[in-house]
Amino acid sequence: MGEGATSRKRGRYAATDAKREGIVTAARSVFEREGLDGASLRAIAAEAGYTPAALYFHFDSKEALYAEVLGRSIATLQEAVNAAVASAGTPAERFSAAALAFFDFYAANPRDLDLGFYLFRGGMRPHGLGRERDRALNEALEATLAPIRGAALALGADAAQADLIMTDAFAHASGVLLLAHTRRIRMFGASARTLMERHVETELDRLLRR
Amino acid sequence: MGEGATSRKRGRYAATDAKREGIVTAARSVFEREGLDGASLRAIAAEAGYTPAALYFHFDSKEALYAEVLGRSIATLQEAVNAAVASAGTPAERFSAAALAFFDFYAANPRDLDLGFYLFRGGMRPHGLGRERDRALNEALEATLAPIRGAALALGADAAQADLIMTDAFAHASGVLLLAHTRRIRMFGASARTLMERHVETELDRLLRR
DNA sequence: GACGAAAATCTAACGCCGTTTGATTTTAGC
DNA sequence: GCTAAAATCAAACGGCGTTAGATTTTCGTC
Repeated sequence: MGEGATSRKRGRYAATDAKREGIVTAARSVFEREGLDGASLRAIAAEAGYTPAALYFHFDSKEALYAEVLGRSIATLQEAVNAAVASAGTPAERFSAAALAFFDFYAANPRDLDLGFYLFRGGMRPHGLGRERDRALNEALEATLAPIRGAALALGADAAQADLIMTDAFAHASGVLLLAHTRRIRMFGASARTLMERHVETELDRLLRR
Repeated sequence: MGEGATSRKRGRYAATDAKREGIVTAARSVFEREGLDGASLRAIAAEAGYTPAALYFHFDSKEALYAEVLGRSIATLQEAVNAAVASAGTPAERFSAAALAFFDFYAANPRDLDLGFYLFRGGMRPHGLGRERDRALNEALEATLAPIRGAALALGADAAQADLIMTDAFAHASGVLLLAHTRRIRMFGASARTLMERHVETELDRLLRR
């Protein structure tokens, strides 16, 4: 009962501290430098100037810390998407801008892609991240994709179609990014962005042709 | 230099044994029962009636053992795809059958999907699975997808277009499966297979309209 | 300004993991 | 039946996420 907003465990009413932020930043650094595998709790603690155990005062688990980093990542992504949409004119341009900005962000930041795949996948068992944190990440993601749906609506799609189009763009970008990131896609002789552009154009064609 | 075909490490010229097969089967069982996380080397060894160390006589690493399991998985997938294609008539039907069989296999066997994502992703560092094993898996995958390309060619696509279409189907299926498997896709209110069917129909439309 | 409780951190360990070393058993050719 | 190779085992190593309990730091109150 009563799921708290942030961390409290031993500390009875620890607020969102500057120290928390320091740890998240350290985690982000180690993660960017060493990748997911190298970003052990011990390495993160060392980077932040702590002992591993100290981190558990501020976070419930390694997953929870990662979730915090992923939250920041999605926020940055959302800014990038919104910026791209803001500088686009027509609904068709907004659609294309949003979808490609989403794609380009992860193409340019493979570490964020790793983290997203890892955490959205379920990460480490069994501690998981609670339902509330899970939902928060889902909502952040949906907010990020919202401009795609919005552009589809502006192009005449109904609500269900717009949902479908948004979901499909998300799925397609995920698949292409996954393949490209895995370096499996070179095998078939097409660039990742070409595939994404093709998807966007196809959806636009369909929408513009009524 | 000289990369051998199968395992030899301490055993100087160990051939492909029935014991190897037993271990692979045990790994497959544990993996199906417990999932990727539960399939520790110790658990697999216990299932096979061995001590953990004994497995290293037959396989270079846990990765190598997993690669063997994945190889079997891809072979089964390929059979499913080929069977679906064989019972299809027109090129358009073959295209649809191949792509949907690929999708359906992983939708029905999420453990195989886990394994594929895990291993094709890079799995555990740093031992990796050598280049030759990597290439073998890539080729098996390409052979599995070949009917999709074949149908596209039969529908009038040139080689480059057929490659692109095959790659895109692969990427799209991967993304949709990933999302569905992650249970992220319900959020947007569309079924996974609907998305896959939509992709297939779109590609067919494009091909049939010249 | 000292005291005492709460917050924050540390030391040490637990149980798991993949893997390696070196001894030991099994197997099979002679 | 001997012996060398193949196959397996027992034990340990270093790393992981995590936890328990002792210890230090912080800070409001007297």
